[in-house]
Amino acid sequence: MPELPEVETIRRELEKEIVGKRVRSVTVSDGARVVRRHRPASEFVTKLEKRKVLGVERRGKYLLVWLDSSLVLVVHLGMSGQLLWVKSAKEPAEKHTHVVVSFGPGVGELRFVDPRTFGELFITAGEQLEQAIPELAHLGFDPLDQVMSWIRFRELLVGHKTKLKPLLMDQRFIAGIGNIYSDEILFGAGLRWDRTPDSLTPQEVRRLYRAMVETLGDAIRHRGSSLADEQYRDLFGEVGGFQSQHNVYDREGEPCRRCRTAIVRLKVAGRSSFMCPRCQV
DNA sequence: ACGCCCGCCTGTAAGC
DNA sequence: TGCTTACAGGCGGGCG
Repeated sequence: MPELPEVETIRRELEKEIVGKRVRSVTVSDGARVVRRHRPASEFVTKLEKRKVLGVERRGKYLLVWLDSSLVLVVHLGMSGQLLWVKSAKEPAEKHTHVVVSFGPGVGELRFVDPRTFGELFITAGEQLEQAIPELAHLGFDPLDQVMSWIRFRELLVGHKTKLKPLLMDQRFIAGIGNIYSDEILFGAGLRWDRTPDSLTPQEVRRLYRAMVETLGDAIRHRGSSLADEQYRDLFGEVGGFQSQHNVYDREGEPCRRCRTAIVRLKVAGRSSFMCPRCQV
């Protein structure tokens, strides 16, 4: 489900709600697959209870909730994970609510809901975050936090033989881009998914970099994309608005907004991809 | 190094 | 009205 724009939307909302607040109680339900790095699962509860929230950071698609005692709560939403904030514990729980972090009566609680359980939460020591968590250590640059010149971007591209779409989705190269936004970025840049970095002219590299920054920025301004199943919800359960701005994703057969040619759907590495056969060369 | 396939899960929609 | 299949915003591992 969530890529950088969705995770950043949640981060901004979460920051306003929980920074400065102290965790009162934590409950983890049933099989506890979403806290699989903690065995027993009660270890997760013990570490999180009584902690004060100091800040909320995003790295790629990961959320880092900084806590006192030099601890960090790491959240990854996977395909179907949601973080929901409710004011009262009396609010009926959604199906597949796996973790509830309560900040006390009258304050509110944070709920982690995830039907497919690909998402996860875990707590680790803040000091050796990189050593302990290779996934975070190996993340590539963040396209929004680490602004760079297109010349520098071109230097990073050099030597990669991977085609553009899988490269954009490679979290070790760039952090935060997934299946939706790679397609939207490539349309914005006017580039086919199977172009290689070495084949790009300087102008094309510049277009790719600009399309990446602008597409992700626009998506955040629209609070992310919710597809037909409306599985992506923000912290307050609201759907995003960027899906109506999509140029290609989930628009098979519809006319290209630029040239009216029908948008084509194809399979790339088992995933659906969308492109305009005329605008993308 | 790279590309492709699978498995991990549940829910929904389309196809027969 | 079934039942079966395909597919869904991610990621890691294994294989050729």
